[in-house]
Amino acid sequence: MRLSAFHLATVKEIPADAELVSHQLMLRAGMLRKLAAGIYTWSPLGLRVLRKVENIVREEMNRAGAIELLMPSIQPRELWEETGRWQKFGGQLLKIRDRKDAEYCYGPTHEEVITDFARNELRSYKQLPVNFYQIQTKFRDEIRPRFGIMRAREFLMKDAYSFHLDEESLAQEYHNMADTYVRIFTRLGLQFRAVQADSGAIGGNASQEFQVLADSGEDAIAFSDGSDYAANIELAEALAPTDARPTPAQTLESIATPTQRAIDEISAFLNVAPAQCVKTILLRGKDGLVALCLRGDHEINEVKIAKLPELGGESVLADEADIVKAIGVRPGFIGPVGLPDSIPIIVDRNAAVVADFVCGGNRDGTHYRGANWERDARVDRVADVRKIVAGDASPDGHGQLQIARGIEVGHVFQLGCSYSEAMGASVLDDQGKARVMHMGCYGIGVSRIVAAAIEQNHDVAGILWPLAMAPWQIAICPINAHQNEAVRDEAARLHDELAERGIEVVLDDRGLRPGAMFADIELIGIPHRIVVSERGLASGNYEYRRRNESENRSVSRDGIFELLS
RNA sequence: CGGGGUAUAGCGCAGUCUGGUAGCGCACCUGCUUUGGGAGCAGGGUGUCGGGGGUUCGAAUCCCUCUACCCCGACCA
Repeated sequence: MRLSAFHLATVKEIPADAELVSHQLMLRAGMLRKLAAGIYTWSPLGLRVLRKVENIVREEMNRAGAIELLMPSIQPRELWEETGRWQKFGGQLLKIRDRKDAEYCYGPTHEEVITDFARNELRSYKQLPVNFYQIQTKFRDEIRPRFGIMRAREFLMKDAYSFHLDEESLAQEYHNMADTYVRIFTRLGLQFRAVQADSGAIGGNASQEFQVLADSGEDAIAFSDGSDYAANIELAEALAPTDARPTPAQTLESIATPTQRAIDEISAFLNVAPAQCVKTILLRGKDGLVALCLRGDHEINEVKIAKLPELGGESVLADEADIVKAIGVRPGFIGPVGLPDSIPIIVDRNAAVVADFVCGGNRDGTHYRGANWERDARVDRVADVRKIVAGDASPDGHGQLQIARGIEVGHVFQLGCSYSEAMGASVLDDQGKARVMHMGCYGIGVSRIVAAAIEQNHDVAGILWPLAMAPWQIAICPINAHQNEAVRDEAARLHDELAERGIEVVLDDRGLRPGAMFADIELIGIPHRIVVSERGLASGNYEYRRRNESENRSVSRDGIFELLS
């Protein structure tokens, strides 16, 4: 490719409304152009990268035995009524009407369409298992699209759906897909983790997210430094401490704390570590108030408390008026000692093994010191209700948990029978009996991967593409070609020779001055660069530089091919 | 949906308070010079000042209204 015949449109200034580095660099490199909120045009340069990702995903899906098809992006309302999702999916579902006033949606996902396809196509257990996939544009009307293509409304997704006679077969394909995802993200040159995920409202059994590690990621993940355990931070279990609770050594003592309410204020005022304090939080459950007691240095985990029977799925912080009405104390002075019996007290596993702790005095302006469970305060239930923190023991018993941020780029999921049952997708088994198929679904955010890769690989000059994603492998930069025929000819000759060998090479024949040319090539992240100059021709070698290096090397012609192979 | 903000040339912005000829930098076009890390000089404006309404002799500027976009939050198979 000659750059003079390509549409390269780089920008020097950082666009005002781009916050993330990946978004800024994609705009500066001219890979993306925004058309509307969360809706983008992929420029020729951007598309080259997107296709790289797409092709690797396709190759590995094919290798794994999945079969590609293509479903429509516009889907009729009737199909979504069958699963109840026309209503349930919520505002993310973009609904449209045709000229006859018939209703459709722009597909945010394709469970309905593929299940319809499967119930019409699949008749016999002999056709199972089967895994269909497509790489196609999705639309989800996000409440707040942001970060460019990272969280766009329209995006490119690989979605696969597998069909099985039984759970064992589904589990097998699920693992096959998880292995395939590991191969895909490894080939793409990304640092990632497979993470246990919430199976969500839809039910189903197993679910794993694939997260690209990046500080700017929107998800927090916990992973072990001693094993391959990793989980969404909301899901990571805080193990029960192995140590028994010490026997009480202090007597219960009420202390005036006129203005000290928050744990750090109390801890500083009484010179007691936050871990030696117990904080009490009142929540409004379905049958009234519920008290949660945590160690002062721990935080509530919303996902975990939503599963407590006492709360019945509701977990709203009680407001101050309710609290004052129920126990006559303002938040900041609540404690487990002497709470009315009508309020269940749920104690976090870690808080439950603290003795002689400081807690609220259940009277405005007072706290207790030397409080102890059982002796002074009731324990109705011990449960895991806190967010894990770095340094906690890994739930699998190996190593300690660390916390990192990640960008979700893939998700594998055992759906079970919810869709096939709702839509009547069954096959005949070897007894001639109809059996509802088991389903799995497996998604990859193809366009998001491009942004995630930049988030993970960039420097001050621009993008540092992993080799597998680079728009070209090597750039040839002639210096002063317009007034030196030998340089011009040699650059063209080298370009043609590399191209003939199937190497993705780009010749910058735009006639720019060297500084501008180098800046562009670095911004768009070409991994290898060859400079062809009068100086170099005289020495018989090329000047070569790898994108992430700052010094030139002198390389012979044969040396180039070795570097690229 | 709640809170905050922005909208002026392709991009980044000033001008708005205090109404009076539409500006700056980059990009772009022409010419000359220049060519190893984003060149210099000279010339060129490509604009519905987001839309609509109002006040005024006169509105980018003041008032009303609508829209779009951005940020924070709630939401998220």
